[in-house]
Amino acid sequence: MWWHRELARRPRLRGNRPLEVTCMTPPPSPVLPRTLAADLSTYADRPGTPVRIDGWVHRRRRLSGLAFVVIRDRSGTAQVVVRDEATLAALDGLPEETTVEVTGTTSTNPQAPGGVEVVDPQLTALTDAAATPPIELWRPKITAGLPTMLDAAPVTWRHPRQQARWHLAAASLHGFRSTLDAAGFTEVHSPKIVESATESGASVFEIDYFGRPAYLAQSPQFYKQVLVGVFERVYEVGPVFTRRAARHRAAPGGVRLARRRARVHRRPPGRGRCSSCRGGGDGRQHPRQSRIGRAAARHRGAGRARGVPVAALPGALEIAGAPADEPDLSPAHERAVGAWAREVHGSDFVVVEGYPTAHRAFYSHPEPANPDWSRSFDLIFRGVELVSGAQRLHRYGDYVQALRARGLPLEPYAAYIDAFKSGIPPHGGFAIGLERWTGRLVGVDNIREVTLFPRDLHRLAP
RNA sequence: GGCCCCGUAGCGCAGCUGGUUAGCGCGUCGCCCUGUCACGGCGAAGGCCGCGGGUUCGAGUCCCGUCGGGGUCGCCA
Repeated sequence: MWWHRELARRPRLRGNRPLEVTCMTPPPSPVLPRTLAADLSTYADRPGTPVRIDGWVHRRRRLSGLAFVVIRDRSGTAQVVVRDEATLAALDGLPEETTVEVTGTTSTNPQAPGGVEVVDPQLTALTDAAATPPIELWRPKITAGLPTMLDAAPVTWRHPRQQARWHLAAASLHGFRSTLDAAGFTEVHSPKIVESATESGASVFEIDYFGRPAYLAQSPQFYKQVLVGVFERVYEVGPVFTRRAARHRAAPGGVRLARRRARVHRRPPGRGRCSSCRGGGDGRQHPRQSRIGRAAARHRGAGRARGVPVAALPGALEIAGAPADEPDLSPAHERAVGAWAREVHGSDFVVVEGYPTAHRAFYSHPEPANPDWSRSFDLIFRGVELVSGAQRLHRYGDYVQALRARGLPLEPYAAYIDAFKSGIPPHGGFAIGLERWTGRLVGVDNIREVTLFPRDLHRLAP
């Protein structure tokens, strides 16, 4: 039934195709124009109109002399009422999830969901009778466990709730793109196979590239930095490949939205009022030592933030009840800071900024007045780190110095840092994990529930 | 990498200090029900109790190993 139409197949390049835009759509019907299930209610004033609905048999409910067949398409569900003997018998050959074309007549009925249903239908199977799926899709909620859901992913995603989750992801992608496009950003795409793993050097996917070692890209960051030197403002939406050593936290792949822009030399925008400077308890000089922890009670009530509260790291640690010399927030501490933002500021988001330079990657830009601290931030959403970002070094000399300070050799990074000899403007940016965002937004227990086809240590299919 | 929990029918689970034929709900199949919408009623089929070893007269149950799943802490950007 579905046919595959490739658009923009133009570039006939030798070697691999850098980008391909494809789409899938059902063929046009020779008979009646198709009505989407969700649009059936618009026939409330036109009973008796012939209509055609295409979709899946969502659920059959057989009574003695009639049957209700719920048809599901991309828009929702519609009720079809079968009374005729022969069609009733034919329903036995149309189990749930079989694709069918239904032609019938609209009928208004207060007992029908949405007030309009299809009567006197003809049902034509467009595929063979579907096998019984392991997931009971007609239930309001999926009752299967995670492994079952993932094994049956092609069917699991048909569940209306699952579909809604991905629609949310797709809408987020759209919002990200349209916002940045409007701000003068250019969308780019970077190679996913790279020569060396400069980002962390640690957990990467090594692959065989025509007989020599190569790696799956952990991050498009280098290419974005270079392209800031071309477009000033760039962003990319694409997969990243990170390999976590931890047994159960492994989540290679996943979509990240990342942007980078020129001329970021201030701290990230935010409310900022909460990160007022003051001497902290750990004796270190932080450029904006926060008093949030101690003053949390006093901020209560006054802190109905319209924006997002911003906490400097020492203040955030204090809020979380963590030791003042921790270089980062642990997951438990992130939860505590998230709860604080919710309670005190009524915000699901909170920015934590100013991490110790020594504990961020070498390319992080230090505060010029206080190089022990970096111009970096995390955005915490409902207690989990959602966004990580920083201003990055943009001068060649700074890179050399940063690598030397860490005792790292220059040679492996040559290809990376050489680009900064050619006038890359000051810049910074951030990245956000799509699934982490939607997962947290809809409140799933496991991020894989919002990942279309997740990969983990043991899962390579479907 | 440490610690904790779980693998029993297509799906979700129960099965007590070891005991005779391994149960329940949903689904599936059959019969019945003229307005269901998580429809309802009656009946049936469906199991190498993840895998390997051990203890025992006897193991779904106890022990060891292994594979797989989940959680948590650590490591790591």
